[in-house]
Amino acid sequence: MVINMRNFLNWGSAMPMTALKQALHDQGLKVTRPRLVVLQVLATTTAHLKVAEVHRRARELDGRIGLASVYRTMELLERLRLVKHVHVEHRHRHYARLREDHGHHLVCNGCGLVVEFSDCRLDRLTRTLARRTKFRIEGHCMDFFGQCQDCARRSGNSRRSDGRKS
Amino acid sequence: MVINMRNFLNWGSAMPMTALKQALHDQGLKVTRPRLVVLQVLATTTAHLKVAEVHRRARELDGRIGLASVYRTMELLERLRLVKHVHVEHRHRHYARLREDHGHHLVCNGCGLVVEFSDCRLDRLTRTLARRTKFRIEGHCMDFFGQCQDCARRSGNSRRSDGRKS
DNA sequence: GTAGATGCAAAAGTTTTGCAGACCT
DNA sequence: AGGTCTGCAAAACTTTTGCATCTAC
Repeated sequence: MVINMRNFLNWGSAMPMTALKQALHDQGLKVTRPRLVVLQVLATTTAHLKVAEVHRRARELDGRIGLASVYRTMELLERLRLVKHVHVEHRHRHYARLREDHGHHLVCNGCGLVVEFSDCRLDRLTRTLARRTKFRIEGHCMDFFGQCQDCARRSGNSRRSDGRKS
Repeated sequence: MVINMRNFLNWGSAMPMTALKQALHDQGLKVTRPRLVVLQVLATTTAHLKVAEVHRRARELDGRIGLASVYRTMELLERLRLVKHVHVEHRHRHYARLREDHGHHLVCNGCGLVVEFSDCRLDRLTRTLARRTKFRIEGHCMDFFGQCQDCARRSGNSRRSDGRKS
């Protein structure tokens, strides 16, 4: 019996260590310093961090933590559904805390501004898909792209008139 | 005045070269062999190719094409809205042809099976978002994840009962 | 002829892996 | 004590960049 750890980080900075240890233990996993430090980093931000940034912050808490351990821990946490990786840029893999009100993004192609929103209303679509495909659907990602107000103004309406819309 | 190139690849293997050249020309771009070859590769498949695969296939058509040129061409095509990159794996950037009935994915976390679907019904959400954020929304991506029927059966219900859901 | 593209090779990143030693339980 | 986990360094990959050369216009 394993507790559902998904909401763990939503419980705020007061970490229920007992529950965490229990969960790790139940999976035959060990509670180690790197894992705790990475969790602490994730608990203190709502931003989407690239792995290198998680590592940098983790080092501030414990200078000995290696990059490889961060990668391994992020993978573990993703398996435990504590985080998920999102794709907001080409190059890096970013991780976001997984919350009950999971986040989606509206990304400006011009300046990179990211607006987060959570109300995705995909329940019906999810059910339809599951029924039609016989999949057991466990999650989704959805992001929108476009131009923010400023960039839209700056790049003018010329873009608009060409009929493209992506 | 730039033509809408989005449907270009939908026109089938009979490429409207005139239209393509016109579009490139209008943007001050040149019609070069590497660009044509990459387009040809993309026109002969509906799969989502990673860049290395596009390069491999392009080389079969023209052995001199360099990987860097493929990267540069994919970027160009994405700017022209002929392709978009999708994220089905961690490591690689995959590109998909952009169609009027743009594709979404349902990916099996177990075996990697990808089911494509196009009916996303996001029009209303798109409008709402645009109104609230003042973004000019140009596109979106949406993918679902889960277990296909076989993998769900294979991994059993043990997964289910432990409270985790992925 | 000239601006823009290409191919190559090198550079810059990101992610994974092997392994000896350290650490949880 | 014993199996896991870590840190380090090296390897493996992906993506970008610099530059001389070439090509489309």
